[in-house]
Amino acid sequence: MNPMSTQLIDYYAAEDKIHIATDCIIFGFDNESIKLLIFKRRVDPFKGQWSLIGSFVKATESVNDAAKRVLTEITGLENVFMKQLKVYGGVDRDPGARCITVGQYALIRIEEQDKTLVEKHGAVWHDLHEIPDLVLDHNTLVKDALVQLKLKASYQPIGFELLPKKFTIPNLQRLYEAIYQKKFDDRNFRKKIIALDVLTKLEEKDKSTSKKGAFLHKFNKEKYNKLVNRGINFRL
Amino acid sequence: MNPMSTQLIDYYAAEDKIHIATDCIIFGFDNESIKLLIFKRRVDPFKGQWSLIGSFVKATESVNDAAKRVLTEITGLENVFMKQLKVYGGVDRDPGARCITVGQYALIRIEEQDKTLVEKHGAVWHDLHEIPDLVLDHNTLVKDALVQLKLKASYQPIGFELLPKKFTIPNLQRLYEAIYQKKFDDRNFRKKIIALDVLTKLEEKDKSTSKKGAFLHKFNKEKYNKLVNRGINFRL
DNA sequence: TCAAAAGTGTTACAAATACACCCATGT
DNA sequence: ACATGGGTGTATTTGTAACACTTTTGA
Repeated sequence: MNPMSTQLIDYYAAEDKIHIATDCIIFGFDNESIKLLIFKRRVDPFKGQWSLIGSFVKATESVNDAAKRVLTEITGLENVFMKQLKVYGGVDRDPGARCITVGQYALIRIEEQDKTLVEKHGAVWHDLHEIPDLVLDHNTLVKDALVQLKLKASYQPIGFELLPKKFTIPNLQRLYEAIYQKKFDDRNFRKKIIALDVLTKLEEKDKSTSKKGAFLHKFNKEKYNKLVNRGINFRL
Repeated sequence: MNPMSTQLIDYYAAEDKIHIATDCIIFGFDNESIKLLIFKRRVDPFKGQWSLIGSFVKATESVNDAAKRVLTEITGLENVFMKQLKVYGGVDRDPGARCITVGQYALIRIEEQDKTLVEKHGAVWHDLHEIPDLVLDHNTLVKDALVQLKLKASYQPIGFELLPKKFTIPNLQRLYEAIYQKKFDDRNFRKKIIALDVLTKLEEKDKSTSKKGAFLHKFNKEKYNKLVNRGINFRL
């Protein structure tokens, strides 16, 4: 492939060029706790150590496409919610070479079918609150992403990305509790969520976690998207 | 200067390198309205057209340092509040060459002494709500930065960066009104701001905008910083 | 004396919090 | 029959929103 397919000349030829990578902070939820996807780095330096999943950005692809590429490769998922976190642009952050990275965080639901693919790539879902030492500044990226996730959850509905299509209100509550690391009052949580008016209650019950069973719900995508734009005020 | 002062070899030599720039969305406040600093681009392509102020990131400097360098050069200010907005990483965003840019927005108060320096560089403070066409995707950066600024103002106190050391409560109100493009009720605004408990009322009055004069206030930096960390809930 | 901005309080309404018991059902 | 998680209502407090008049003083 022609590495400069769309440009014939480089007006900026006198300027420096730098390696640019993107690293994905992939959060997953398995209806119990929030997990982070990490894997063993495959290139030197630090080959074999725990790392976020990332890749260099090619001259012919956008930064977003690079992240999508990585994400699809490892998880098999497409159209994943992903958002830029921050650029880590320090001169000495990578002893391998000057390399700037764009941190991007993704939210996905952990489901059985994906697990096998993840494992095939040597990746593991690791409990968010006991992450091992990662290469470079990756622990910082994770910390920053978690702050961002909490912030996001406070002004936008979250959950569409992390929960299965059908879920119970206790499921949703456990998700928020996992994000904030804090227990919420059942009655107030339920009241607030229902007041948002984005859930459709189904007839069906999920009996996997109790004998009585809990009613399943689904998101009303239209109302949900409106709420994403309008913003919420979720301070529990 | 040795362009690889801290690294002897490039482990990633097989990977692409890309031009990387940073563009600053510099918001200023002159106690009346929010302004944006733009200038006439000095390099081809699009030489002479309106543009944000930016620069290429050198192999030997961090992305943040690059932005600071530009900002100091044009405004003469150091230690300016600056925050990353987003990376614009599309393949074809710049016809000059493949170039990724990091948008960073800055908040500064517009004061007389800086004005001359700004003019010397051919830069102008332009009213935020009638920005001309800018080069590349710079209008998008401005739009995104404004969204970010509004969001930030809603969960963190803002104003330390944009207001002079001594300011009146109506000054502060005009700042928020300029950001949100919306009038607030005097009494409620004052009540809410005072309830935040970050202002120290001075004896002095500012009579520049009224015959009666308005009491000057200053921020209590400690309490202000605590509030930045704790977060506020400013939805007027 | 009057125009123009600064400053001040109260009431009504909405939202957040705290809190305790009954329900359904599989074992 | 009992243990387990699901589900419900109310009172209190807190915060937000709406609203009109008096004060000061330079021109």
